[in-house]
Amino acid sequence: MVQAQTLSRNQQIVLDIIEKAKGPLKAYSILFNVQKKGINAPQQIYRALDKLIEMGKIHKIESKNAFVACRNSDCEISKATAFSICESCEMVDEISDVKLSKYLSSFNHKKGMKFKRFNLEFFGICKKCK
Amino acid sequence: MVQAQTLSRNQQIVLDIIEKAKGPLKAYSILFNVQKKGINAPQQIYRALDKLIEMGKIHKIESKNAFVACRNSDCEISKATAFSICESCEMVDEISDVKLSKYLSSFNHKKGMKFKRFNLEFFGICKKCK
DNA sequence: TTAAAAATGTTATATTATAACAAACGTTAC
DNA sequence: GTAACGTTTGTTATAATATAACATTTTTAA
Ligand SMILES: [Zn+2]
Ligand SMILES: [Zn+2]
Ligand SMILES: [Zn+2]
Ligand SMILES: [Zn+2]
Repeated sequence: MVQAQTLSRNQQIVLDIIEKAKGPLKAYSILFNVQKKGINAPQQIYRALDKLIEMGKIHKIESKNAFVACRNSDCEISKATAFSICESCEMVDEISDVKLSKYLSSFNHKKGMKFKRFNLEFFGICKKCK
Repeated sequence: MVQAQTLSRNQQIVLDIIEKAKGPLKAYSILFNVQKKGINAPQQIYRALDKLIEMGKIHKIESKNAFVACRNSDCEISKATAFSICESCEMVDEISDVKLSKYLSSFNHKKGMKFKRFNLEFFGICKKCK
């Protein structure tokens, strides 16, 4: 079941770290950062990550095995995600584009599959790195 | 440098297995399948996979850490990939839709990033599983 | 208040991927 | 031919990512 508002202690700790970060964070880097707070095992991180993803508070960047905070309040619980990723500095930016989102949400594959969710990752070189 | 036609021995072995498979294959499952052919180490698999991806012969399904053969002759060396993925049977189908591809290829994020590549993964339940 | 659900703590292990180095192979240039 | 170069291969070791399993505690709600 997906909670609406309340975060558990570990979930809040993990979310705080991800939200403060400037870029995507990896699970074990989160772990190292919270050992002072009494979290010692990967399981504790991965469980918090799973719940935070379910709640739409964070997203996983699949091509990087890393996690970012959701910046879109309207990002309906991770059903439709899009990111731009810089191949030079590793920066990740969540794309919030209504037209794009509508276009993809209404896209249905010919072979008869009705989609429930999508994830789109764009790659390039960001403005800073150019 | 990306080779045009010729595949090395290991590359051919790995490609054959992926092409014969009905669904996406994981690296270590490929490894177990080729040990009779004298390939013994993960490195040998991962090196072949890397080259095959560079050549556009296969694609990595990022959300599954698995690999599929490219079915589109026109899939310009993995610069623009889209897949439909069944969450029930794990089936993966490469989407070849010119309009979609054009739409996404011409999509540029507002913040000034010019994209070189994208990967899109749709999730749902396939016809068979419904 | 008690039963169920969710979250935690912990140890161990599975899975995915890369580092590092030496040897063999295949071109091409001379 | 053979030297020089880039690519592929073989191999051992290890790093990085993720889950299994089980006991306990906390929270929620009937
Ligand atoms: Zn979001
Ligand atoms: Zn950058
Ligand atoms: Zn393709
Ligand atoms: Zn299916």
